[in-house]
Amino acid sequence: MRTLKYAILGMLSRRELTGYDMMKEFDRGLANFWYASHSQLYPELNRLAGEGLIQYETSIKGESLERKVYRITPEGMADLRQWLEQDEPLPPTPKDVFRLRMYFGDNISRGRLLELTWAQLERRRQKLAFLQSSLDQAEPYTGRFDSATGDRLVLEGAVMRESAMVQWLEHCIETLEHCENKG
Amino acid sequence: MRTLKYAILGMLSRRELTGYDMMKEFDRGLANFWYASHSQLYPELNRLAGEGLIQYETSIKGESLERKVYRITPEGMADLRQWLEQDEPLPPTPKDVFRLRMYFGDNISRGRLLELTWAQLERRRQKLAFLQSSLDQAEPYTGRFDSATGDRLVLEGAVMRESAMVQWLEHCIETLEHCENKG
DNA sequence: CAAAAACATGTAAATATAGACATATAATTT
DNA sequence: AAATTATATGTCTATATTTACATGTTTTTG
Repeated sequence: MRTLKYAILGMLSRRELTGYDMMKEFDRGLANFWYASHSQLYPELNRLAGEGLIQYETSIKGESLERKVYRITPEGMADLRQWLEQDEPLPPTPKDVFRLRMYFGDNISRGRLLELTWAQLERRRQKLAFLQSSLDQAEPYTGRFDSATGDRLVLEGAVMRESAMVQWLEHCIETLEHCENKG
Repeated sequence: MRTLKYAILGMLSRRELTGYDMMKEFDRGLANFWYASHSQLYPELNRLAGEGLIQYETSIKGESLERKVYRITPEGMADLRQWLEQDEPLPPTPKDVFRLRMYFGDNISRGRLLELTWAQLERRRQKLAFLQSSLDQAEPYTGRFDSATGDRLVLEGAVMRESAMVQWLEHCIETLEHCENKG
């Protein structure tokens, strides 16, 4: 389905970026819904340039460090808009390794499963705190419909998703603590 | 990381199954956290059998329809338990195509984005209703720690996850409806 | 000023996943 | 009785993704 293509076109619809910049975006703006490694990104950038959806100009930083600054072409914008307008059925349920462990958790001791769940909860709480503080520092809604609207909606969605995860883990601990030691 | 391996070992820790049975499990018990196509499953079953973690006996259904009934070996159980006990760092954030569309949504009209969000919300509400009714019909907790505990915890987690998604989509609609038509 | 971290871009190999191709029997429905 | 759906197991090809390999410059920190 080439979703990475649209993640790239989307980023470039906002501003010019190098591949390296895009990698940073995967850790920042896009971190709550997409990611790719640089070994996947660079070939895709070359492909999109070959398709005429993006263009680049090489710029020199310092003495000799070459970097390619990409921008989206009109064809790229048209392709992006066309894709954004598509209505699609629900995707498959996201895979979740911890839920897999919980589902088959009665194969290990209840005590060990509780330990694993507490450890997971601690990490999720930290992530939630980070997301919440990002949201607290984010621009409030202006009443305009622009890229900041998407920024904030996705961040709010990440907080809600992570809150649900924390609540579920708390519920798991509560439930497991009320079980007999082995069935 | 071979997670499919552990999904298979987990299923076989509960009962004997054919490959075809496992495919049905991907639509039922495991649907809320894992999935694989049969073209991925059958080679993995052969590999696990070759590794001695599972065994099968061929049984004939009707006149001549051959099926392989798999069961887990003691080595397989040991491997599964060892894996289940592992504590792991948080996985990368799950990818989400609809959030990608929302993030870059200001490239299309606010009206179209609202339509897409309503369509998504309708499907998510249906899925939530299905999950909720599954939970209503599921076995209640017995106080024992057994496979039904995992069944129920994962189902409750799915309801919580899907509720959060519905609430987020409702929030997106609310927010988008209060925006000016274009920024 | 030396070391470390950040900047910058690639390729190669292995694994994971999806979708198409391929075949055959058994049970159910019309 | 014929058609359809469910049972049952595989392979092949393409795509997606991860991890390792590979290299060099610039900036910041100690």
